[in-house]
Amino acid sequence: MQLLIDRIKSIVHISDDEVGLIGQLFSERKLKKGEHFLQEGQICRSAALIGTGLVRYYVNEDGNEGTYYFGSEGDFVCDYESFLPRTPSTKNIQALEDTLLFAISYDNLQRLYREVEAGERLGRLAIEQVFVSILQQLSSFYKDSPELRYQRFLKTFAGISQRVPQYYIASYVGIKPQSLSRIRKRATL
Amino acid sequence: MQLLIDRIKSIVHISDDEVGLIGQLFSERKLKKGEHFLQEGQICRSAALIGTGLVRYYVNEDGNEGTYYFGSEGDFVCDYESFLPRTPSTKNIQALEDTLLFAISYDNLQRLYREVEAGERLGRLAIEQVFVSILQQLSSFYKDSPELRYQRFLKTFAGISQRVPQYYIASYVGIKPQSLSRIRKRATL
DNA sequence: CGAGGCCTTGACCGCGGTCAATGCCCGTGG
DNA sequence: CCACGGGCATTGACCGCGGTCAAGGCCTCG
Repeated sequence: MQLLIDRIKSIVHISDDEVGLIGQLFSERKLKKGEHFLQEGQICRSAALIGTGLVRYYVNEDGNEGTYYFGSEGDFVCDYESFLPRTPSTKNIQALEDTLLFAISYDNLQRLYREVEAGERLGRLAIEQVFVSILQQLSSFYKDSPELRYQRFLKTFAGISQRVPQYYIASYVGIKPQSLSRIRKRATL
Repeated sequence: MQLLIDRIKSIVHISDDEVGLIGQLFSERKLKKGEHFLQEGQICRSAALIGTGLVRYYVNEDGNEGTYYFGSEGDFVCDYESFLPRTPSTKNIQALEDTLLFAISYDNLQRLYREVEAGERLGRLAIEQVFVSILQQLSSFYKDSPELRYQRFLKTFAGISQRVPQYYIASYVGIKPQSLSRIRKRATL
């Protein structure tokens, strides 16, 4: 839980009282490797911070998975598209390792916005960070070849690229595992 | 300017005093067709709301343009990636028609966050809206063929698809004008 | 030792890219 | 009023990369 507090303090200032309140609003949640934080069709009912572990976000279209984001220690986890309007999600969030989360429900988050002085500001700054990284990934689809997107993945997720199997990396890059294999081969020549 | 106030009021509640303040913090700005709101290498120094007109966001990689977003009446315009950390942009924002903007500088926006009661909340809700639409577009690259992305464009931008030349639509879809032409032909058979 | 999951490799196919030519619309100037 | 030119959409021919299907190798784990 200290990790959560530290992470929040790295974004905005909060008082000791507010630290206590935040401790009450969040609860711990554990996911085993392979377990889902959110599955297509469900409503995303909480946002969370990753304490330890690793998750991936993906979409599924008739069996074809597209992994569009990885989150690890210190990252926020939420499908805003479902969480905000409380509508069924079109996305999936899955733990790739045993993962410890600090989760907050929608209602408790609204309390945080109201009762913590810098609450709204925290919410704004947190989403701004994620927004920028998603936008970079979107623009990479317009600017970069699959090979460049693979290299970009290695840079962007340098710390976790060893913890992710190739076929998830391939789906992140937007190609099939066979093609990623060929690209890697070409690159080493 | 009334359009700006109405748009803000559709998101959060503001007092009459605050309406006056907001009127001072924003300034009008006009762009001629083809003119740029922001060009690669510049720092994005203001955020804006579109009163009338149409803009496109695009990235440029050795001559190849990728149009990743269109904004029209009532949409906010800003490259957060450059605006927030005040670093040179990698993106371009260009008017496709004569366009009227209500613009606010970085410093004035910070004043708005501080001095308008629901300022932070406004900022959060505004970016949340854009975030969700960008995320839908990103996931479309994973789920959909070029043909489906074209049809998705027609739905998402139904009101403006007639105002945008085909080669910008093609660059939005992520293909060349020739390919879009072939796709359109196939679809009518 | 056998089974299953994952990565790799090969052969073939199809879509989108590229290059080039044509047609169309429209604004401009002789 | 018409001739010209530039910008844009279209079409055709050809190419190459990534998809698909299938097989083989290499782990780990029971």
